[in-house]
Amino acid sequence: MDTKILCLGALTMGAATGYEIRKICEEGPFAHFHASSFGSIYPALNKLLEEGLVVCTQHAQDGRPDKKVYALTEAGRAVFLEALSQPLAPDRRRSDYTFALFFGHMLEPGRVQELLDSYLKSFHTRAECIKGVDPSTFPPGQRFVFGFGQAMYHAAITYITSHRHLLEKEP
Amino acid sequence: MDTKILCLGALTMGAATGYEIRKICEEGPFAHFHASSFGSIYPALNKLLEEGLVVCTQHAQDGRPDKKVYALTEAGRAVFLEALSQPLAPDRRRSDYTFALFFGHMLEPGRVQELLDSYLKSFHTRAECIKGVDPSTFPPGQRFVFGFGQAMYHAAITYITSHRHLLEKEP
DNA sequence: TTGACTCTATATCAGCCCGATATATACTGC
DNA sequence: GCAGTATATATCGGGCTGATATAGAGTCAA
Repeated sequence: MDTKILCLGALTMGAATGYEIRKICEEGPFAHFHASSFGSIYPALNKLLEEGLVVCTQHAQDGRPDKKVYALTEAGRAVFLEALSQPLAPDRRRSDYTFALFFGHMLEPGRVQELLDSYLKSFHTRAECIKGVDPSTFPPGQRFVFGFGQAMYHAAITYITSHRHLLEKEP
Repeated sequence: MDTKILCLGALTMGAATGYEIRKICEEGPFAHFHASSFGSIYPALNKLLEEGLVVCTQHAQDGRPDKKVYALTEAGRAVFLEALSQPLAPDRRRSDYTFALFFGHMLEPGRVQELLDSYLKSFHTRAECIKGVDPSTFPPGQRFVFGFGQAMYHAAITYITSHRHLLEKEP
């Protein structure tokens, strides 16, 4: 799933600008399982345009760059569905926090506590972020995925809270 | 945490070849939170050697390339600890499965089932993989991290099993 | 009111990473 | 005897990340 497919997916939910797609990827739903930023989104949209998988209508704005609103074409929708029917790559996770905690015995106790606290906080923030959306209007796939995210964040919070003593020595 | 720091971390557990470090990253403990492959490990080791953060002893072998065993220097250990005391990047997850399920309503029912089944299977496989190690001899950080991985995999399995009906229509 | 900050909106670029590919031999199982 | 796997190295193209650049409008506290 490269950024092109990601953009096509975002556009199945309605026409959008590159800026809006980035918001979906960095703060919106995709942030939880497929983050992506400007550096890959804009080039991807240009390639999709060349390939005829999206169309672009420019809206002039005063004092700002033209707003370029992208929309899916029939060919684009077909390519997207085709991609979803191909074999998928396994999940990948990159966690510097887990990496650092793995070497917990080499760190100062204060640092370990700091890491655990801010790691917990990051999961709380993400869980809050999902809680804020009302799922009742969403298609089942999206409901399933939001619930999945929340279940994972809660599991992380529960585990860390109940096992952090393994890493923290009592004074 | 780039691949260089990853390699230094692997080498704190003892001297190793690039091949062995790759095994730690792709099949061993790091696979669960910081996968990395040949393409980044070998260049990283060369850079570390240039910078004097590791040393390398070559062992001739018949019929195979020389085995290059890398070991941490004092400077390397210092750089590693320094990296762990810096602010850490937030966790990143990349899940094509979750992405595809997000669009579940656009897929054929058979495909959705297929995705759910193989997604479940992937979590079972990973959980098995952790279960196979005996944690009693490990430092607390490693025990914590293994337990964390297992908790997350179990949470995923539990959620998918109990919520897959949201995506599957009864025939 | 002024300065700092954030938001909308575009785009590029260096450096890093991923997956595939190449090379060579030995062992293991059918 | 042959296919597949394991050991062991390394490179390379294409893709991605995070930083940087540009520019005006709105927001908010000192």
